[in-house]
Amino acid sequence: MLFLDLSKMLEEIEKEPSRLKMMTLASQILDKTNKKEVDVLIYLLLGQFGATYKEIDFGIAEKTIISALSKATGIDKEKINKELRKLGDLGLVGEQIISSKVQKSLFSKKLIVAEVYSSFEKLAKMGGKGSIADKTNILVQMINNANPIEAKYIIRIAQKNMRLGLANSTIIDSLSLKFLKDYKESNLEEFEKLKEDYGEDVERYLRYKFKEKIESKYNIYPDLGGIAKKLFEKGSNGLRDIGITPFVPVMPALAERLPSIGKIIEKLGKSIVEPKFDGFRLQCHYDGKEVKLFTRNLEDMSEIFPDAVETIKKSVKKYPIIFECEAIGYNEKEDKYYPFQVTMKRKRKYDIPGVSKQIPLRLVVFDIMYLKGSLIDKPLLERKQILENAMTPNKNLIFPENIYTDDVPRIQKFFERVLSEGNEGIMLKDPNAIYTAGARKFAWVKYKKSYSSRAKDTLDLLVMGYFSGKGQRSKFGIGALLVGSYNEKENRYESIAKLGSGLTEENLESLQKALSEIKETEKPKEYVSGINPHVWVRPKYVVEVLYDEITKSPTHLCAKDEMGGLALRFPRLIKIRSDKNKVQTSTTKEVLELFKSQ
DNA sequence: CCTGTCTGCCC
DNA sequence: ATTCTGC
DNA sequence: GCAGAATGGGCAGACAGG
Repeated sequence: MLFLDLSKMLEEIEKEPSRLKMMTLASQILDKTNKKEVDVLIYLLLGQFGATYKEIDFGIAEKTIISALSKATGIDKEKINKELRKLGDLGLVGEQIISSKVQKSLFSKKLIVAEVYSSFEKLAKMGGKGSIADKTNILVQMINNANPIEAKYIIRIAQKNMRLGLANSTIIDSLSLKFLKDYKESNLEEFEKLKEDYGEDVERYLRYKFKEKIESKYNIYPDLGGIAKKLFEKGSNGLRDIGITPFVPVMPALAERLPSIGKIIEKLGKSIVEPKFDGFRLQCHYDGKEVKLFTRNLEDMSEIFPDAVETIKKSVKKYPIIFECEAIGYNEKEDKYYPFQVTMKRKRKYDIPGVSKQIPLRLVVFDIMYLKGSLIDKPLLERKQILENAMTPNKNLIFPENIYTDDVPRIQKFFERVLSEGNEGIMLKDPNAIYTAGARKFAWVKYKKSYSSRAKDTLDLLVMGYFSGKGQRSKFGIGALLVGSYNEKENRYESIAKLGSGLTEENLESLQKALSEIKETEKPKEYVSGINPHVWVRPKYVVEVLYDEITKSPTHLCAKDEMGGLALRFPRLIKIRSDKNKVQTSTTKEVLELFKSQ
């Protein structure tokens, strides 16, 4: 397939707001391809390189692409940056620059989809001294051979962000549409029966069923390219032999959230309540010999946690097995878990033995998906039982404490105790629910302090400046704010977070109006900040900000004299406080006190 | 050899 | 991670 | 409610460049 043809079809998808129509358009792309290149095509649609669980990374992103674009077009980087701030998408910037350039060279060759893909594969493999320059050159070459539309998508592929408005689920939809006929023929009996019940809607219903089928396969074999290939090779029968397999990770089940324990119990009824630990989620595979560990995003971490591997070999008695745990740094002397920032240090390539000793991991094992066969369709209670019979707990591997109840005050007490022990919150789980691989369902609901309207902490922070936005936000010229606290002693404002979550279009619009009036060309003298926003503004507006935690920061300078810098974990906007003025900004002293009281 | 910038991936 | 938006 | 796309802090590692 010519890359130009693909690009034109991608543009159609991009313009289309209705997901149903996107599905149809995507299935039309599938009609134009074959079993040899369909996997590559699917990966490109997803802006992903290879199966979800063994994706390749490029080692280049925005800055390097800007260099490449500059080198390819002769336009200096500052100009490109300016355009980026205006358009909010490097792909669009590339498209615009290429189209305004004089005629494309007559000798430029036509880009082929498979070749574009393999160029990126080649680029990904490069490393070592001079490799950034080499990678840049590959990009330059592709851009030089590209039409404006092609350039747009090459740049977006390089960024692994296609901005098509279509992703996994819609692609699965399009596969189900394409192979519907095939599925119908191999399920003829079922089809006839359904016809009686559904009449005209039978096609749509059948497609839905087929979609569910593909989705359920994807959730235990997270490789859409591979699945598409099987469909192209063997039709709907191609999925038959896909089953849950040790060493192929399962898409992790995700938790929903609700704002109060009462609401959760209303929804779930009597629940299993466990602490929510603040570490890495690890999916563990073991066949009696080898152990593999996958993160929440299915990254292979087996080499990184040798102590966890040993723990599993020592403790797990039954296999082949796939189970799930939270891995947290554990302070043996004080019998306490380390905060997340400390556990994070374990995610490393060098000095693994040294840091393992310093920050040993404890595995808190909470679920099981496989033991000599799939368990994901078994109810949680049953899974828990199987799990507890499969391994022997010890100081490095435990089962979480839990209560089984619908007594809200009792859960509240549990929650408070668990928080005081340094945990993030609690998980409430429906005892009868299956393991909802790949889905955020009300089988599990998480509850943290910051979700509660009563107990949450907020700060009133000063807007010090703002950053231009990407995509949808570029039309407002604002993607995030730089916010800070007021230091009374020094009479200055100290940055504490960037704030980009929680901004509605309405917020953005009013901020745009308000902030454009108070722009400053230089950083105001009374500001202290480790990072520079695209635009500084005079001290005037205050916003109410919710967060989960105050952390010691290497980038923000709140309380820099006392603590070397503090920042907010998971900051989000609650409200623009048009009723407050800069005098009412939360002070650094208050922040310090909140930090110490955590 | 040191430092700053960029990137990817944890949450 | 959290949150908003269009369907 | 789903699916997709905005956005956060902060850690380690790879490179570039002085």
